[in-house]
Amino acid sequence: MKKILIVEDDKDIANLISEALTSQGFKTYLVNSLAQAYSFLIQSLVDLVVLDLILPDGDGIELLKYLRFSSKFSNIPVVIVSARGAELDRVLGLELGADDYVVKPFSLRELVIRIKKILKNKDFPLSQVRVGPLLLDKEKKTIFLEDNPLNLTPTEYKILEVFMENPEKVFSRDELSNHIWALEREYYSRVLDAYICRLRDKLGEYGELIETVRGFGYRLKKPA
Amino acid sequence: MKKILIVEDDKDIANLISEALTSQGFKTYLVNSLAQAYSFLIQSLVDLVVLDLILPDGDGIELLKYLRFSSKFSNIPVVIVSARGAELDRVLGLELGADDYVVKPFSLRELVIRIKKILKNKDFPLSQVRVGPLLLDKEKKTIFLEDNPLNLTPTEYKILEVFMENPEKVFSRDELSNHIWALEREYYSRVLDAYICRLRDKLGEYGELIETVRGFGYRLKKPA
DNA sequence: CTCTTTTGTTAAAATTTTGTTAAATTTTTG
DNA sequence: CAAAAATTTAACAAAATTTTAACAAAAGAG
Repeated sequence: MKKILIVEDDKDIANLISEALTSQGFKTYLVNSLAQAYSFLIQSLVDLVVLDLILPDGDGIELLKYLRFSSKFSNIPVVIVSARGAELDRVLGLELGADDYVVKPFSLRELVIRIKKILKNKDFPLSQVRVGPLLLDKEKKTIFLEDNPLNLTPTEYKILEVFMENPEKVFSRDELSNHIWALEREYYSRVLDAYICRLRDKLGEYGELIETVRGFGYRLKKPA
Repeated sequence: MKKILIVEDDKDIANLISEALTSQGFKTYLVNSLAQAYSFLIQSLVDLVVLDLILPDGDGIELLKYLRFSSKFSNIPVVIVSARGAELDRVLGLELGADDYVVKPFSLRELVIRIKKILKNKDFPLSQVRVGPLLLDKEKKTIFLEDNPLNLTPTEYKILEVFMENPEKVFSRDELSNHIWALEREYYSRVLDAYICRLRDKLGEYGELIETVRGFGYRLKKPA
């Protein structure tokens, strides 16, 4: 069940939103200030945040910024719900990475539709992804290279999976590590480099599909 | 390059949208009726449709339905742009599978952001900056010169990035150094000059885009 | 024009980053 | 529990980048 955090200081509005979402099968959590939002997020991962901009202890935009610049939370979708409908606000919110911006008064039904749409895009359960000669089959937990299954260890598989879901994107070692191990290492480790080396090996003549971007990290090239 | 079909009978609005999108690197096609839209879509696949609802030969919703129920076109994103802002219309549009619904009058900037956001879900690089013949793609950590990727070292990349984010601005060597190395050097170094030299080299005929402001520092010219 | 200062240019030294591999350690499996 | 597999470490090699430093060229002042 998808978890949604509602950050809204107006009790009535918060309850309305909450009911609308609950009736659609979401689990909701209500907080009414920035401070509460921060502490809630730290201890519990949610799937989406509904964010009011005008809060008793500050501007909701701050929370949006915080989420976007955090490596851990940067991909939690945020829907802004605000009485501030000025173009400047909308543009600012969207540019900072809000996934949608709904101006009050809005219809609950519309809000729910928009939220569903966003979450649907998120976990597009497309079970097969193709990148050049590689084919990722999530059902089978197998990656094929020109129709031959690669013999990968679990971690090797995860790394290549992340790459294939984001072809062309450059991952820093940290970013990649966070995806693979879900925890930050406090010390400097070269495990990842070792894996990249072995992956290239297993990709044989296609080894150079994994490109090192010196000073930044690695990426999976998508052949033209 | 992403192709966008604009279905809009008001010439002025159509042109405005078209310009805004073109300036951001999209290729646009304009049609002013449902009939034209159908025939265009059949012969040419586009990446997204901007759809006005009120058209001379019918309701844009019909086109949306057609696209959604067609197996071939069902995953082309549709953004509705309409003067009909009533909740009923919005909900109907979104429920039929429109990816966004923008009510007139709207800001072009907002429309462009929303469109980019939708296409990004389909793996479109959102973070792009264009200055003259240069294109900075942060996602790919690559700078293109007339569509050819430049082969830059990390520091060269950073310098050009700072320039591209502040075209025309004159940077003193100190200021630039602080941006690049984040620390002040206590002794006088000419590293930066060496980098500028190599950057100009790599920019080839466009080398003089990086201009020396004698006695002050450097800047990146933005051609008219 | 001549001198002085600033900037351009370049090769080589110094440093940093990445590749590679084997062995040590940990985890999983039978 | 033992064997196998997988992960991690650590060390050295290779490659690329950064920095220095020296000289050349250009610009400005008088």
